Amino acid sequence: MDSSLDSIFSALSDPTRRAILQRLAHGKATVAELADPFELSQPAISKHLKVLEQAGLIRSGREATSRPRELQPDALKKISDWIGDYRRFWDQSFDRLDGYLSKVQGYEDDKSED
Amino acid sequence: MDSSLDSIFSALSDPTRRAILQRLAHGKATVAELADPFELSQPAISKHLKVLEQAGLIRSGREATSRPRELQPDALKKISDWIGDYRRFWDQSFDRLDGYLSKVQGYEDDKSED
DNA sequence: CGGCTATATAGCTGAATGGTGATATATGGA
DNA sequence: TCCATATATCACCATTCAGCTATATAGCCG
Repeated sequence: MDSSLDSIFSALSDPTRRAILQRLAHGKATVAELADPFELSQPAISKHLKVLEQAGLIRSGREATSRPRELQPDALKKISDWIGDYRRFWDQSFDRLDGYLSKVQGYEDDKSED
Repeated sequence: MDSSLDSIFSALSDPTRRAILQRLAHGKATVAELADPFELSQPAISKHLKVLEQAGLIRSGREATSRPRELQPDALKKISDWIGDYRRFWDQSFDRLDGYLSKVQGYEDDKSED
């Protein structure tokens, strides 16, 4: 498991993987259920799930012979927090520049990831 | 210019590019200024900037012989909105599941990107 | 136990990515 | 006009990635 900003953003850059997350927003699902909407092979889906899991976006359980997946919100929260630092650039309620520069010190800030 | 969720997330998956964005959060900067903190070649930085620009995360101007870059918040807002759909999974104030399923209809939702 | 079902892993391939040094282009100033 | 400076582009290489088919593993059920 990595769960760095690198791997989270990378995992989210694929539309198949985002679609899988959207499906999981409805609740737990088996690999077969997750694969169903796509014209991809089963191993391709398993690979996507592995990427999502290693990024910390989902986790897998065990139920008889199936291994249902479910959302794990921590990773999404993490990038949400990252984006939060930039919210002032588009959000009116964050539009006061004053006092902002004291919070963001430089490009080194980004290194504070796990 | 692409500016799809694919290209935005993909652009953000590189730590050098996120560091560049962080630097640009302080304000406009030239390519030389952006390249300075890194041990990468100038062409490498230009390539990163191209990726960021094609994702719609930054834009370039012209000032004498330099081409200063600046943040373009639209793309960040776009993924912030995307993440917003999942906020209920970690945010207490969004913890009421009721009425949520009427908003998220399925994986096809994700196709509503430009 | 033996086989069926669900899923994972292995090994391969082609395309994309990130880096390099060399070179091209554009603009302001002497 | 010609040069210096700033930046972009070219051609190349190594690595990563997304897909495939074939095969292996794990757990339930007869």
